[in-house]
Amino acid sequence: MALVLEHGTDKTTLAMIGEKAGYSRGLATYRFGSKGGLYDALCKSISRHWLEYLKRGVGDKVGIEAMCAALDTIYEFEQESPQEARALEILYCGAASPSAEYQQTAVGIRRRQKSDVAEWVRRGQEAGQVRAGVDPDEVATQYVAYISGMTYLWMMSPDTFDFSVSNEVMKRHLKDSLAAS
Amino acid sequence: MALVLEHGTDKTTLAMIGEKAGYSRGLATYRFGSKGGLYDALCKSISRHWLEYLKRGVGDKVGIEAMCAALDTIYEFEQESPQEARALEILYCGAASPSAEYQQTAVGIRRRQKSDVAEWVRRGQEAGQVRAGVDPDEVATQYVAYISGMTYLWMMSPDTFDFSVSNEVMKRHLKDSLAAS
DNA sequence: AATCACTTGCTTGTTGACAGCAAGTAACTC
DNA sequence: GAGTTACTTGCTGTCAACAAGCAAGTGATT
Repeated sequence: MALVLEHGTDKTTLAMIGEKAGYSRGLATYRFGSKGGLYDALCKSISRHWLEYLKRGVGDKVGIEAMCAALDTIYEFEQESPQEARALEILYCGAASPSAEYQQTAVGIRRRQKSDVAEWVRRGQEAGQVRAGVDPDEVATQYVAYISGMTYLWMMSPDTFDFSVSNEVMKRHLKDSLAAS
Repeated sequence: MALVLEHGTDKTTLAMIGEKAGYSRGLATYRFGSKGGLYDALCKSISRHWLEYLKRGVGDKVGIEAMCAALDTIYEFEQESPQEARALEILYCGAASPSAEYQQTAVGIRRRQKSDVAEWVRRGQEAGQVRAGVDPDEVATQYVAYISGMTYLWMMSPDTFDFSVSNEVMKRHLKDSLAAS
């Protein structure tokens, strides 16, 4: 992860990884089969940690509350584990390449995020907290798109992008557009 | 562009590029200095074309109308020039890597997008079309984040992502949240 | 009109770095 | 003591980058 943060996925070599870990140049290849395999494993590992984090942050909230809590949790994760957050973002971006071996992993994670959000909205509707008229899948798509874009922009230029302000705006927005009257 | 679409930036070789163009393996390096230099040039070239397209689509509209027209134009561009749209997206993602030589190019384009949108909002406010209370920069940030995320998701899984539906939802959203009462 | 100095546009030879594979080795396990 | 596990080392093909070339101009000079 440290090497990916410093050099990016392409300029990091398997030899550097093995030696940084205190082993030989061949270890990484031996363990993960290929460079892509290693990044796939790293992507899954960080995602797992992130999902635990998210679970704890959202708890058993539903609807708007869950969506707002998730935004707060993203911010916290980024504050407390900036290296993981940033590395995960770099990996997601790398997954855009047609040759990326962990493309399906990244796609799967996004798909799961989307279905989780849709479920929050549905539960929110059942609880009478979210307007009955909205389409959970549409909301989920917009929400996930916003999060993807926001984390991407933050990674590209952390200094010109205020995560917390952006999140507050979004939370206000969610309440305005989704709350049952 | 064709090679990037097929193999991604990393698995495309400079030799393949030169030979596909009907020249020698050394031409691409000779012309662009390095692989990164070539991708920088490609990124700028496609961006230029996209900006012409956008200019024509938005015309002299301002405020909400300009923002909705831009969404429509993105969709049109993607329909009419899917190769360019997709290649640009791959390049933007590649720019996330700390080692990418065209990182600044990509950051600059996003920054410009954001300031353009903020300007649309300000003009919309002057024209009394957009509520005076909203902060143009906040709106622009949310809007650009949404677009970045949406194009990313579309690229990752074009089949499970309905661009046009998503755009209609967003346009409705923009009107609801920004229109002067 | 012939020569010479220099540029442009492209090719080819070469080097060092890298991913991935295969054959090893050494310690540990049953 | 036979096999397994965990790791290393040697090797090969591929690649980016560089440097040296070369052929076809261009333009000034005599």
